[in-house]
Amino acid sequence: MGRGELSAAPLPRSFFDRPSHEVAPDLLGRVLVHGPVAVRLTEVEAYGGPGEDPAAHTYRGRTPRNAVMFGPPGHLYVYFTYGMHFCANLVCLPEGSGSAVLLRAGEIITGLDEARARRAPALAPDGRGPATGKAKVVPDRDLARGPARLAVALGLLREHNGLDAIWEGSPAALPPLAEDGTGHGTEDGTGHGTGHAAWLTGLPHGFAAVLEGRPAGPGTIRSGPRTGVSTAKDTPWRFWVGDDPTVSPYRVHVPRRRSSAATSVGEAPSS
DNA sequence: CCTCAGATTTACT
DNA sequence: GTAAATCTGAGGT
Repeated sequence: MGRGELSAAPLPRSFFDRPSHEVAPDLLGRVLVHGPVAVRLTEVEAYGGPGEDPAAHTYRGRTPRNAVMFGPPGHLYVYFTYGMHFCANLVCLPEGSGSAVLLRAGEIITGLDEARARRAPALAPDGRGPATGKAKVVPDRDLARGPARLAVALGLLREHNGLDAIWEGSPAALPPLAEDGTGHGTEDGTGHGTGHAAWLTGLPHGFAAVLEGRPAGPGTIRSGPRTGVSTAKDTPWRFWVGDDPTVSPYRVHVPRRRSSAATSVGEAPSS
């Protein structure tokens, strides 16, 4: 597929100084870099501020967990959920507002080997190999397909909560867009790894930046209800790139009954 | 392809 | 106590 060039120009902080539902669609096609891995965003969700969005972590005000969302725009809000997963957001609006955009999925642009290694299946407890015994491989299109997977692929953890994603140095300090493609771009399987440029491979580990990339065309942007939320189902603040294979499958929120909890009494099963 | 259930921390009722 | 901005492997269709 002939895709256009991706711009490595960093987005300014003012890009994020807007309501999250305006920033979110504009983030599609942009590139988030963290260390050696860069992801082209293909799916995001906007979350509003306190008192206005019942699905948002900030709905009931500031807590230790969501404090970063009340900070200045352009920072990463990384939270821990479901007891085992991290998810990453980019903070919007001025300090004190408490809104952000959840990063739900994307395509790995650089650092493919690093991302594959991070997403490789965990070994069995005895360390004798993959837990299943079969050497399963995560397809490249699934490396960052889903918010927790995206966080893993980018290496985003609790310690990166609050990390600034705005490049405030001189643009000249950014490495040149080397185009050698020798280290990356080895195709396999999916057929959509088109030898991406090896730009940014010289950037230091541990920093984050959002680059212009190649904004999704207005005609390719889709929107709908947010995934997995139990409230505000009529708010279409999930945005994704239509027909992109890295967009995660939509799932309606289904409250899960705890297995050990008492089952309901006198409830006839509805078939 | 699909649905089911388990893993397991955090915040709030 | 329990729902939550989730993922994964198992097993059925």
